[in-house]
Amino acid sequence: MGIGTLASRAGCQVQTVRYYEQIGLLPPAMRNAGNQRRYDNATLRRLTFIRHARDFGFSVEAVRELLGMADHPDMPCDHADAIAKRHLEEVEARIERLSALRDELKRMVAQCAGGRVDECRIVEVLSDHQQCLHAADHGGQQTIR
Amino acid sequence: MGIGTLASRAGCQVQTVRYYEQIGLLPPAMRNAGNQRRYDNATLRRLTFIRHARDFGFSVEAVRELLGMADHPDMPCDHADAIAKRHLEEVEARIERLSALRDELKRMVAQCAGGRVDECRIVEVLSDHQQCLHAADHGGQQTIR
DNA sequence: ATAAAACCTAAAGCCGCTATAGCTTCAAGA
DNA sequence: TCTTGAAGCTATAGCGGCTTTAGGTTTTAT
Repeated sequence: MGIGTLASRAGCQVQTVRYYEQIGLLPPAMRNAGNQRRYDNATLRRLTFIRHARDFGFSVEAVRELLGMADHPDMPCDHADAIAKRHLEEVEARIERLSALRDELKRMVAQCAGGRVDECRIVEVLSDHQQCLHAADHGGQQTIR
Repeated sequence: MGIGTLASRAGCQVQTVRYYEQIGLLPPAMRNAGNQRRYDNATLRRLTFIRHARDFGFSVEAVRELLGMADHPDMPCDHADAIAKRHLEEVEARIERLSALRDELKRMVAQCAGGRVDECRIVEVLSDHQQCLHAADHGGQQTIR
């Protein structure tokens, strides 16, 4: 099949397929006489795996490792387990930080009386030197799509 | 004060201050005889405002608008309120998506028996053609720091 | 006087794609 | 067979919000 068919079957864009080839998640594709990429079902399965893993929020580097493991079915799966657990922890940490943020925002919005800017609780909170959040989300691969 | 003092008082990096000047969040700084930036307390307050707003997860564009409003204390604060409310909604949506993701990950991890890769539930779920998440997080300014 | 620390500019890198520009090849209909 | 439009190709730039690097200048402390 061509790259368009592959992409639509895997649920991603054509450029994304080329990008994955470029960064080595997919092997260099076979080409037809006119230099266009041709794919088999094995590549479709690989791409589907990649997309699922990305949908789960795994980073490209994690996907690379998971792919490496999927390629060796006879090996123990401890490492896959560890990667998934670590990712779960990161997601949970992110949820916690965002929840704290949500609470602060809620309080802020609730206290805005809707008058002039100089009476506005929103602007006030942001101006306040004392206020500190430290809700640091040093987000890694947070674009979960 | 110099840029280092300013940055440390506002709790950010020196380069970030220069970056904010470059994108127009901070006005072009005064310079001393040796071309080094000098700041007053008004700029420190402005930078602190910016950092707080960023800590709250507001995008730079939103911060730009909020700053514009903070500069006009006599205007009505409807728009500040609207920006904050919209941001709150986005944060809540993000939490929901991440929570769904967390549940999926938990299930996945719980089902891994710790054997070989070809029996591993983690690899299996990712390989499965049927599985779909659609937990799309088309994250805007999600790096909350 | 000297050395270390802080400062300067300009440009590239990060992540994971997405979009653009300017071409070539393919497939279907007349 | 010819034509047209869709799909494909490569290379490069752009997104957000900084961070890092390179290579230089100025300030500050001893």
